[in-house]
Amino acid sequence: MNIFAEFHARIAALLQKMGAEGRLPASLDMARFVVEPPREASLGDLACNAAMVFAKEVKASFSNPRQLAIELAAALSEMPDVDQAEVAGPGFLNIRLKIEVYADILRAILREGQNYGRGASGRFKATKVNVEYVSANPTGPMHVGHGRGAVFGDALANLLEFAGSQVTREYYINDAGAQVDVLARSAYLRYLEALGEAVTVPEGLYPGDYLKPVGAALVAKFGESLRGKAEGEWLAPVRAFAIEAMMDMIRDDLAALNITHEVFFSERSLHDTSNGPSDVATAIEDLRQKGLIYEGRLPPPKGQLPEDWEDREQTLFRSTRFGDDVDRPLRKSDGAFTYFASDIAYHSKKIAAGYDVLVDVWGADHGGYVKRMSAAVAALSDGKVALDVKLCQLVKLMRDGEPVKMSKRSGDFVTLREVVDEVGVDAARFMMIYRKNDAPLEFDLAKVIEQSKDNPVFYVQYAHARAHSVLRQALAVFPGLDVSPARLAEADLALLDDENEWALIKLLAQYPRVVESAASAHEPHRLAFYLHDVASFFHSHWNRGKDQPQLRFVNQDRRDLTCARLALVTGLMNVLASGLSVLGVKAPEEMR
RNA sequence: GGCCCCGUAGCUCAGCCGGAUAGAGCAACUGCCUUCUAAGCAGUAGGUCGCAGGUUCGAAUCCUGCCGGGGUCGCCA
Repeated sequence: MNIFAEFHARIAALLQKMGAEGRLPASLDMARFVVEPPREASLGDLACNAAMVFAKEVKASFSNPRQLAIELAAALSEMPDVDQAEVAGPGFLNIRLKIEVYADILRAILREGQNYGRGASGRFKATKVNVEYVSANPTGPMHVGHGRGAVFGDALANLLEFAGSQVTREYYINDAGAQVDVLARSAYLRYLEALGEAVTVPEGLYPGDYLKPVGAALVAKFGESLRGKAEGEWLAPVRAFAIEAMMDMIRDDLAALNITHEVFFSERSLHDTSNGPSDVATAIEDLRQKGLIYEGRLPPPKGQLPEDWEDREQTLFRSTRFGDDVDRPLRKSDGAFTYFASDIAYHSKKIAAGYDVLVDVWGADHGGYVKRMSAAVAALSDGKVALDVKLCQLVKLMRDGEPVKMSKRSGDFVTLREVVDEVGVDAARFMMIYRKNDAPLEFDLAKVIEQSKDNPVFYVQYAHARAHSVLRQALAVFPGLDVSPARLAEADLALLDDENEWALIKLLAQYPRVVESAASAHEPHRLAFYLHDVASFFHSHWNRGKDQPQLRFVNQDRRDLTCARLALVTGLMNVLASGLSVLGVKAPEEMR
């Protein structure tokens, strides 16, 4: 039950009725106006800007927006659940609901449990959506930056699913470029090492110790059979083996963050020609049919010219037709396809799979790539499929306010796994979502495990634990009390007599709207901030009980009032647990 | 130099496809609590929303141009 969406629909119906009566234009775009919580709670429960938004369209029938607002207010005032509807300022419509509406909402929360807030509501349109995230190169362990994209993508996928979309979580394995050959050579070196040879890792190969077990595993599988062979003979098998080993490691690291992808898509498979033309060739042919491929020259890049720049004619995709800055090459000078060509084929496969929306989560260093990819998706899908690229900024790893040194030299850097092992999944996940994706993130290893109100992870989890603690306490005072949600929903909520109790319920009533807006904006951090707000309000109300014992949730002299308050606490617990689960963070029953 | 992201209180950041007097936490200042409902509480102060224009009933939000920070700039992924 989304009260904001509900009233948006009612007001839209009123406007349509006026349209049918010829007093307004018949085709107003109802998506243009909003029903939202007013800035000041004292103004009411709902605020609507419809009259002002349609100021131009209503000029013929109304002398000013206020007049339309007044008429809407009059109609709304007639509705049984509306206490008061009035017009403020230039035409704001402020609506105050009868208190029973919120009692109903609380009962709905208790009844629906973890389904409260689930499903498409309001503006969010449920679609078939593909979220591609992580896609770290299979050449080594993931670092903290990968972790941010991983957590962001996973939380977004959860959020979209919760909001009603059909979601596929996907990982694109870059297993086709030169870097996996480097991986293979590096692993081969460790293979020789495992056979007893003394090796030093030359410049240009991956030096990390993590390849030593791979070397040993190669010995276990191939024995000495690869020793002394030409590279052409061992490269492919070693490469395949090493990539598989790296992917196993990456999957383990992701599992430690509670992240599981449904699809792992191999870039290499796009180049497979065993069943006719490769997917890359097919995708480019598709674009050629659309007249978007040509042979031509590009102007040299501005600024610092690459050393090996040569002016040559090449195969280009006309991405400028879709808003890109220059047309983009599809073949390297050696004739092989560029990475971009693979990516075109990859997205073409996703489009063919019938997704309405594609989300790519990338590191901020790939920002320059967004326009060409959007152009490609627009071209391939004839503008029917939307691509939203979410760029995640860097993570600055700190400890007690001091930056943690991360030298990439000698492969000695802080891995994602080390961080997760140190602070735990919950802290890692919550902190990485508790920031907009395109803002840099400071991640302080000491602060995220601190048990204080300054630590948002703890603060929100503790609110949930505290709610459970209240229930435990109630059971101690009233042994055998039935505190199941179903039973509490029957409590006499009219006994709730403190305005903050109702304010808390109103905050819980916003949950579906928060889900809707966070999902449609692809911004899971909004949910994290909302949960922090809810926790904050709850803690603050709980603390009032210190000075004013009559406000405490458990009142041993008044079983009926206690039950009403437990209904509130349980509803709150429900929303916190639901939101945390969407973010992939545990909702503990106690903090010990 | 082109393109992308960022610029909001001393610090770290929110501000929901334009909406009402721009918010929170930390730090600062002032009280309270010292034991109950376990990890303090309440309050005060603090902003030219980088700058300058523009769009309109109305701009932190949209547009243009600057300034500052970061990223990126045929064949790497």
